[in-house]
Amino acid sequence: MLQPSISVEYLLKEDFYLRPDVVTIARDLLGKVLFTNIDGQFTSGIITETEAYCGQNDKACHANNGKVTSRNKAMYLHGGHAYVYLCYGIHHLFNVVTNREGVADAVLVRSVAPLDGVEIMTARRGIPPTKPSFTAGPGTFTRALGISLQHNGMLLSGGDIGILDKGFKVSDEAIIAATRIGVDYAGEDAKRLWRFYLKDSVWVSKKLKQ
DNA sequence: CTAACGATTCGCT
DNA sequence: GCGAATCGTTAGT
Repeated sequence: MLQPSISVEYLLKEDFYLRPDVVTIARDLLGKVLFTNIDGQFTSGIITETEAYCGQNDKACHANNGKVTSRNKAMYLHGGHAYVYLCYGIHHLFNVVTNREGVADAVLVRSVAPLDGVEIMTARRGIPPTKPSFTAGPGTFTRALGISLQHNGMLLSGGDIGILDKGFKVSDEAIIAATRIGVDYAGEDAKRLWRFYLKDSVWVSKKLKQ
């Protein structure tokens, strides 16, 4: 079985992740391609929804106020690593770590549009790939891509998991900025417009009324 | 050691 | 709209 070749040219480079503004990186990740290659099974999706989490001064962030625990320590790695954790005992949530080592900024990927390996993803999900919930939502697309705790702390370097720039262009007009989901406990920080999604995509977990 | 929680999803009403 | 599922992590005793 042939699998799509992973061109190193397409892999996002370290300087993409090391930029200091995690909110900008969250926007820039829209349209990029997240893939996994697990036991020879290659699957990928176009990123359609993200949220920025700012290590310091963000009550919604696991690393708020410099907190370090065994769960969140991957957030302190330098940009370009993965931070994966278990939510509600069921769902594996995937983040892209950004900024320099020691600064716990990260972007939660919330949705992707299916791209490669739809048959494999269908087997993992157990629902038809036509339903938005196939890969819309932070716990569902990770299941489709086979992302789990084993990816926590991994470098997004292209072996088992990585992010590609395949040239999908995203204009500013195509992006909606909104409040983050499920962080009501964060007080004022819950009001920040740090969620971004593609306005015209069906692969988004929750949209604002137009 | 123990209790309570959670950056959610799914099925049922 | 509501509530169960489900378990690693966290904070407190």
